[in-house]
Amino acid sequence: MRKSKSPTLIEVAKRAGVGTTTVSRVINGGNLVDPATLARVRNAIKVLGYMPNPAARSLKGYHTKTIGLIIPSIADPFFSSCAEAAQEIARAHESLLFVTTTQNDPRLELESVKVLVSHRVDGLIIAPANSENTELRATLESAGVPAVALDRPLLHSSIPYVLADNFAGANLATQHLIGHGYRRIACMTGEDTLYTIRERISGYKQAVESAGLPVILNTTIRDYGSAEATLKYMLDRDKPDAIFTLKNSTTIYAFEALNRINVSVPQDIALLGYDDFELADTVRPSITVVRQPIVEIGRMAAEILFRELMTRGKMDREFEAAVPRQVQLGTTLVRRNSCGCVAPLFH
Amino acid sequence: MRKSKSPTLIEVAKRAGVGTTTVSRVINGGNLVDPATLARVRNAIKVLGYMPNPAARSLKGYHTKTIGLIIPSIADPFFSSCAEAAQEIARAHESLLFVTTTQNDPRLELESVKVLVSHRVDGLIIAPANSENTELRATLESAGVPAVALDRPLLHSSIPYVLADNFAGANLATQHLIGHGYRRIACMTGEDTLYTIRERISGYKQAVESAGLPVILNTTIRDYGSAEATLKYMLDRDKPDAIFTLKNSTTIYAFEALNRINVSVPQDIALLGYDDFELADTVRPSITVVRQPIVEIGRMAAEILFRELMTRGKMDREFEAAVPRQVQLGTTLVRRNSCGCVAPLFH
DNA sequence: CTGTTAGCGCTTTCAC
DNA sequence: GTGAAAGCGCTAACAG
Repeated sequence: MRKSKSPTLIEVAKRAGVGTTTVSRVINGGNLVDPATLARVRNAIKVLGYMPNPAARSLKGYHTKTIGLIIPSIADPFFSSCAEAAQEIARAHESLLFVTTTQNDPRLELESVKVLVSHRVDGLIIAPANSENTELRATLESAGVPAVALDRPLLHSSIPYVLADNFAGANLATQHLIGHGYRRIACMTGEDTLYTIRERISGYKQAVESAGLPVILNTTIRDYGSAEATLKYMLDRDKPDAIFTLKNSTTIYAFEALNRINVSVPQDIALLGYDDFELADTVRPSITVVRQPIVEIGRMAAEILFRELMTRGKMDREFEAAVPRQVQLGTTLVRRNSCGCVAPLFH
Repeated sequence: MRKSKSPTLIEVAKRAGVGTTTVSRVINGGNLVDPATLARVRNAIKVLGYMPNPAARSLKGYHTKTIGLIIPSIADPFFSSCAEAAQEIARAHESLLFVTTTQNDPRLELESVKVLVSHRVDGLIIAPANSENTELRATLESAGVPAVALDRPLLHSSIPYVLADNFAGANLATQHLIGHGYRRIACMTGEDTLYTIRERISGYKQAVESAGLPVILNTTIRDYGSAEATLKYMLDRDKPDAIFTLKNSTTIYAFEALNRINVSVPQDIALLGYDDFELADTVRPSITVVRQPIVEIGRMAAEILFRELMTRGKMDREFEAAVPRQVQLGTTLVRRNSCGCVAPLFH
């Protein structure tokens, strides 16, 4: 038990009375090996409880069977679901998943990339804090590690990405509100430096503007307090008849604040949020939201990465075109009560 | 860009005109090295963009600077928060975190342990699907990898654990309900094979029994449907005046079902749930819950692991007693409206 | 089919 | 202070 050095390939070879090559072949699929020898070696492996040392393998220039996932936070439901999906795919490819978080801080992000690269991960899945980050792009490219961007693209690079169509999602949602007859649709959010939020803002703007309606936008929501303050201010000055919140937490803050200041939804003001959440259907009124294909995003990002990994070197990019590289997934408008729609009786 | 081999220590040595020993010393803290040489080497490292190859290092018998986290699911808010906390601690110790999921399936769990061990992780944090799992215990012990159990202990083993006091949490919550004057307190949950759930059930039972009240227990809640059916059945037969739900999803299902079948909370029936969630405070009525110190659990588990890692070998278990090994953290009863308490006006 | 052997990049005695 | 050299466990020619 103490410092129990695990057995090495050489010991297995001795035990089985064969050379190291043979053992190596056995643990790598067992081709080109005499069935009898194969059985003998396999037995020795079992008896000794031998497990190949990945460090030695990767030293020989092999893959490490590990990939890295770099996300803002694991505690965020969106990214944890992505992570879960990615982990599933990784497992299917017998790979392990390193998870690191960035808090959307470019410094931590770059640092994560470097650490992961230095650990020789086979590939990287990353949700860039800043889609324009030149340094990140450069680091990734010079490292030569296959990478795919998640939720947010890494612009001006050849890195594949998988994301939701934020513009369309927000655009359609706004149009839905317009269809309800609302004329003064306010948009609230925080973190407007993020690619996704920006896209959603554009989608909102495009919709209201092309309908000849005013743009009422506030991007300063950080917490419950700022949400309530902003709401009061807006109610007073802009007199919105509908509110479109661009992110989960903002939706919740707004809902809570509306409740607190006795504004009834949707009678006084309609509410529509970006991103679904479990209780959106349970609270009263239930909240209409734009739902993103979260699991799909995580799954596809991982799949693209592994497909990339498998074609690397193999057919020297000949069939590269066969692998989708820029994926933009659609969103769904889940109609519930808060926008003024009558909800179905059951789910 | 193609197969851009990263620079090696030898190249750094040549570039700096020194031997490999010196470079090695520099990247390991730079002690015993002449300041001038040190600067020269550091410069060469910077120029070349050199990063030590962890594979080569770990081949020399060193640690791998990686730890593994084995949890039922990353998408579960409880475990994702633990994971986030653990990842933070890992980062502080310059280690990377492998995350794998088990779905509470002992087979997947064992497999995860094996894979992680074969990857030579320095340590393991694990939430055992089954606290009695002999095979898991044996594997962990024979592998000789330091491990710490999270949220659920691994019984009959010397493996440290960090968990919440589920018995006390449920016990106090039930007593709170009793204090409100409820006499027929029903307890609902699913997954009653889990250690945590069992403890909570015991806590509930102990409280009602010692108050001379009936045990009304249903452990078959799997989804909204079963929650609603069970509720109707109970309402009809057991006529409970309060409901204590032992896990997050059950709480939500019960709340939703109660709503749907027009039972008002807390007037007709009180509701109290185990585990807090963001909207528990926002829904009407707001839901009284037992809150667990989630982040603390993840953080402490990781800290214990690293402390273990650091003392290993060093002082040959002399001061081992200084490291806490069995940690049971307290829970908090968050009083809101659903139990009959009057909620404070603001948070 | 199978054994021998030369490293992969790094740490670490052991000399100088 | 610093360098030379011996491996750590494994794979991949290259012979047989």
